[in-house]
Amino acid sequence: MTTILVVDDEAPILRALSITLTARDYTVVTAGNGADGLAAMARDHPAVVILDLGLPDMDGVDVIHAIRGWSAVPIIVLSAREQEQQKVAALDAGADDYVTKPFGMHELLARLRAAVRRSAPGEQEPVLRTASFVVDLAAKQVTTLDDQRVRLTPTEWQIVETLAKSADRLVTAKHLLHEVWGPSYGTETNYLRVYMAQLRRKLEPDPSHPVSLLTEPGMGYRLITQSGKD
Amino acid sequence: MTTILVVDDEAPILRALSITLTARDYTVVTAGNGADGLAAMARDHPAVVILDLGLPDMDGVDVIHAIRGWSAVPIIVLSAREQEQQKVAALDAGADDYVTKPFGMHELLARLRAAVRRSAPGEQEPVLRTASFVVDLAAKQVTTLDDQRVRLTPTEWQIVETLAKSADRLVTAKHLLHEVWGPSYGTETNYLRVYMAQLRRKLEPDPSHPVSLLTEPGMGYRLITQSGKD
DNA sequence: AGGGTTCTTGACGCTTCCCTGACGCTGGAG
DNA sequence: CTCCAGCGTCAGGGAAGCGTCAAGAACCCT
Repeated sequence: MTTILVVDDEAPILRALSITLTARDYTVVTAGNGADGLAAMARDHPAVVILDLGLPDMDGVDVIHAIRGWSAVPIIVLSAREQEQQKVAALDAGADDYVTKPFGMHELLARLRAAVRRSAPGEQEPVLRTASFVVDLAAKQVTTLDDQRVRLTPTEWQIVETLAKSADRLVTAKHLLHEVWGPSYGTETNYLRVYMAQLRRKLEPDPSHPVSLLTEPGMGYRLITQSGKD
Repeated sequence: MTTILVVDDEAPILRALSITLTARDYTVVTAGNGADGLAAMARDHPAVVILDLGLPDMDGVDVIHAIRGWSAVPIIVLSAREQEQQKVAALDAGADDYVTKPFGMHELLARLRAAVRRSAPGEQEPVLRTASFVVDLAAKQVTTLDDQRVRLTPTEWQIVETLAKSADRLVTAKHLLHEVWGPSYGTETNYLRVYMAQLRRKLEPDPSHPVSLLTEPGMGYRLITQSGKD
């Protein structure tokens, strides 16, 4: 979950941002002055800071300096002041971006996304872990637990992909045949039996006692994932 | 020396920026349209790109996409258009900042310093290492492990580039043909067979047993990088 | 216009993959 | 107990995909 720290002394803005950002699935932490902001900064570790320059207790530029003393978190400055000098001072103090009030909410969100994107370069791919192998849907690749690549034929991969897209849920034989062989297939369950056997031989430690590619008699098949823990 | 690439079609702005930036001890490279900009991008390796959206030959957002295909260089967008939608599109395409014309020179310089500061610590070039060769996407060249430059034909390079942009991920034959030969191609897999063989002859120690340019039978090809393991 | 490079195209074995039928096993119903 | 439907397993034939070679066409630089 991405945490955003918003430091502003104007309650309406704080509320508006809080609602909008929460609706976008960010976790929002707020502070009404510079001291509280720095405290929140240390307590939670936000991915981005949105900072108003016009704080009651301390100068915004000093807040930036304080944060930059020990953190490289992206800082987006929010300010009513239009003076160029102000922008230059904030940016040179270590801010990453500067938005002038009144601002468009969509623009702020876009700049926020840009900041988050920069700070998190290592994009996590959607990978599924089972008890005996790992499915990487983006790379179209299956590996064993010790990172050995497993060679799958096109049909084998399509079956794994279809099962993985409905991980832990039952996939009927008819749906599987539709996805892999086309809409005109639906009763050729013998195809599935052959390919499931091949997949188990390639992926399961003990193919005759599968733990990840299960058969649901009379219904279909199910891919069992491992949610994080052993 | 910090190199800045400025892409703009208005000569006065180009000249003003060039003078100001040179006076600040930056090395300045200029381009008058999108195609020249991308060429300069590959030739010199600018630390920051300043990009005008209103280019004569191609849409600015497409230029951003093209750069982001292989480089994480900071991009500051310059535009006369004030519309919020435009800003959001550019930022979401991968731009780092957005400045509206007319702009204050001091503000632009400050935003430039912020961009350089950000990119300075993680100074990673877009270079991919495989078990048998090295691909430098910025320099558009391939070297063997003992720094021998390898001569590639234009088509050969485009194939390597396309595979490298999706390093370790499967690239389907159709996608490869679309990228290299154009959207009207998609079934001419024999082209690929010929060129993959040539590339393997040039790049693989044992062309008949490739370890970096792998074939995924029935699906496509995959370029294997040397990440952390073995 | 010439020589060299690059791209395209066709043909040929070889490998791999997909389909198919036969057989054994299991568990539940009659 | 017998029967049977559904599932797992095995192996072989046909078809499709892949690697390789070579030669003609198109292109580029002097």
